[in-house]
Amino acid sequence: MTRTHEKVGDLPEGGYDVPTTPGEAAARVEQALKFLDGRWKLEILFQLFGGRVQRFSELERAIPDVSQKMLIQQLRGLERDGIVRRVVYPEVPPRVEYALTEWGQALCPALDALLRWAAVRGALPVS
Amino acid sequence: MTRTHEKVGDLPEGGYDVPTTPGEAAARVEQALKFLDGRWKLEILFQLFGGRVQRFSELERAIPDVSQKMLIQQLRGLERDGIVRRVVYPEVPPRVEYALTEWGQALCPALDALLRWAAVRGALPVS
DNA sequence: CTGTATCCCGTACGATACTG
DNA sequence: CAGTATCGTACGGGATACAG
Repeated sequence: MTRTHEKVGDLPEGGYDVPTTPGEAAARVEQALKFLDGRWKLEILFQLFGGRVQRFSELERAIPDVSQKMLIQQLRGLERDGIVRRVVYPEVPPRVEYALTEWGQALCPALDALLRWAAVRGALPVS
Repeated sequence: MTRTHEKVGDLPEGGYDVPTTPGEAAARVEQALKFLDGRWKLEILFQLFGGRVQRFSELERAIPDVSQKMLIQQLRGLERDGIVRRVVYPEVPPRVEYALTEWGQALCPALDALLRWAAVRGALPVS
């Protein structure tokens, strides 16, 4: 594994069922964003992108200022939503590893689109 | 139908300056998402996508359950961030129109990417 | 029609202490 | 190492009333 995601962009190339009303479309995007909603979720995701697998303590060190409580809480949320996978090794001392699911990896192109959007701020006429 | 953004995708095709660290990338996406953060902003955006210009009262009617206070508040935020443009006509009775700026229109591909991501939920192996 | 001004409340988050 | 438990607070957002 640890397939980086050079080709993740090609998922259902044919298209997906298109929202019919503005309200419906908004609701779907809102639901998608709800998965990402949380002070530390994006930090976690970017730490895990590219197939990187990390232990709890590694994440804790990689993300300055996050508390144990918050790190766990956000990881639990991501796990419950099927974005992050948690693997426990029955050892002493305990060892737990976190990685993205395939769906989690599929987030990459979407976040990149947001990055691009943010990047053109100011490069466009005031309109 | 309502393929709102057939050709909006071509912005700075060459690429944008790429974040170097996970933390930096996360911070940029967080900032982008902060612009969209607000209970009614996505609803408003989808009402305005495709170049549709709408009056305050039209938006109020188009978005059920939104209060005047919240509608104004969210519109003010979008305006301050350069996503929405507000045009006042000095008439009696007052008339105000809202539309997306070019940058606001440029959001379309990014939101569409999120839509696609949400759409593949379940179509991917549990990993 | 297009807004302002208050009051109120739930909740996400931080700080801190404790545990198998 | 990898969590759990508890308390305190800031803030987004709903309800309502008022105004140019």
